[in-house]
Amino acid sequence: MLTGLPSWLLTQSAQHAHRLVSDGLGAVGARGYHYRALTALDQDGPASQADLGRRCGIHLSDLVATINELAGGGYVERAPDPADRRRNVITITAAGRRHLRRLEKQIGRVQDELLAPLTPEERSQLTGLLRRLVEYHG
Amino acid sequence: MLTGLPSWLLTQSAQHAHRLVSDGLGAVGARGYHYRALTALDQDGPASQADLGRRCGIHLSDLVATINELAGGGYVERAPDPADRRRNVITITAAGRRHLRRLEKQIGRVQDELLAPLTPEERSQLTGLLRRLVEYHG
DNA sequence: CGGATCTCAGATACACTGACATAA
DNA sequence: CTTATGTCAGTGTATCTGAGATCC
Repeated sequence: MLTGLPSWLLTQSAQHAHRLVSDGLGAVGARGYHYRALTALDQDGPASQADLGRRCGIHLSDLVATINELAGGGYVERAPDPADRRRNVITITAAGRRHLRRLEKQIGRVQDELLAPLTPEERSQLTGLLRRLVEYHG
Repeated sequence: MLTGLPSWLLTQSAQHAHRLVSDGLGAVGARGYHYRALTALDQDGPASQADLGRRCGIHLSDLVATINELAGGGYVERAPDPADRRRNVITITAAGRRHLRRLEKQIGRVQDELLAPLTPEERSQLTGLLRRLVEYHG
């Protein structure tokens, strides 16, 4: 049965999750990459693009456009690294932090909507199992 | 923390699942749409394209190419429906069933690889929780 | 030189949208 | 006239590949 396959169930629920996240972030003019990059910058401080990409799992090539968009909104600053002229140092701005707070609110709402049918214990069960999967692979 | 979000964990593990499935099916020259369509045809019998699309969750427009590819390999037959001349009746062939067996073997291996870090009880826990999510949404 | 960094162009897979002709 | 069907063309997104230029 197709609908019993773990891989099918995973990709189906991930599709719903992705749609909810996309809609939630889209309502404030953002997308997943913005949230990921801003979160990484907020938590671990300024970084080169290559470093930032490693932190949040965004490809170097995709980070270029992401940083362009975030810099266009004034949410991050891209400055050349004086110590290594190959690098740009990306720093989150005050406006970027305010923006990130908005995104976090949206994301929080989305998690609730996503896990609506599950009890609190089931939710932590699920995240625990998924965490083990993610840690095992990659 | 980004890596604790259910939506992040879901999309991450789904990405691993998708990669494993893609590689497994790609090794025998197939892709996800092929497996889904063949499975639906094998289990529920011949169908029009619209009907088949509803069964396996593939859009009508994408089914056209999928059926073209499967018919090109001799795995399905596309014949006009005498009872309704708008329709094509899609039927899986003997070669299609043999092909499907190969795909199922690949998919089975993939499930094991995907769920490798989990015990049998944890695996059914996970599928149960995911099934509830999928049923709730959509 | 090898290796890292940034940028751009393109490819892929999946999902979706809109338009059209045909036929029920 | 309305609805369903199959086809085609195209959009959008997340991911990844490859090439090139620059610099360590």
